[in-house]
Amino acid sequence: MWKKCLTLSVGNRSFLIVKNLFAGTRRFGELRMSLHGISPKTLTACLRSLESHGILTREVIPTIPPEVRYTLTEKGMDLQNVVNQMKIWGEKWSER
Amino acid sequence: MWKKCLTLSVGNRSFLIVKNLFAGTRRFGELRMSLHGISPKTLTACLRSLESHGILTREVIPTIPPEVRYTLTEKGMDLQNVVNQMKIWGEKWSER
DNA sequence: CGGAATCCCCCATGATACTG
DNA sequence: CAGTATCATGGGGGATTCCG
Repeated sequence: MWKKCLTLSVGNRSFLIVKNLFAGTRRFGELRMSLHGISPKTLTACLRSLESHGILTREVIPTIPPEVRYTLTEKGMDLQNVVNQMKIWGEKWSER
Repeated sequence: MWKKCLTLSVGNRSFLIVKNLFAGTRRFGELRMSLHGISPKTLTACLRSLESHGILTREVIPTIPPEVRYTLTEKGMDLQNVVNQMKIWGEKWSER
């Protein structure tokens, strides 16, 4: 059921994370900045949830200091249609 | 900002309510049944929120017993594009 | 019938500090 | 840098009862 696509979110921040990843791979800290002060705990929870749903992949580069890259999967990239429609709707109806 | 379209929700049940209203006007009790046991308090909160965002209208018919009709506005109907994309995405990627 | 009122629980989220 | 650990909290949501 399509309803499942709603349950993927740990809050609706997940959409914001996905939106940020459309532009390409991002690191933990970069995402944290983009979400204006989300706590690391919450960000981790969101990312883990998205990963478990196959929306994105988590790649650990074992360097010092460590580097972790988050990248959308094909399934995640496919969410662009959904997000685009949200964007269109928002632009059309905001400020009316 | 398109981000506003995310804040309209009191939980993501709002999407389910909107989905139900695409088919036409619904009464309070009908919506309550469709959302499989949502508490009246929560349903009311969702509906009030959607109403305040101009997604739907609330029409009270002063009969006994009372009848209240919820109908999508043009703005609300426009959400079909968003929901359709969610549906498409969900059907494409569920069970994979 | 369509809520409003009340009580209560639980979890998502924040803030902060610490670690490999 | 990328988390984990811990503590605290607010409000989303349920269950129930009452009312016009």
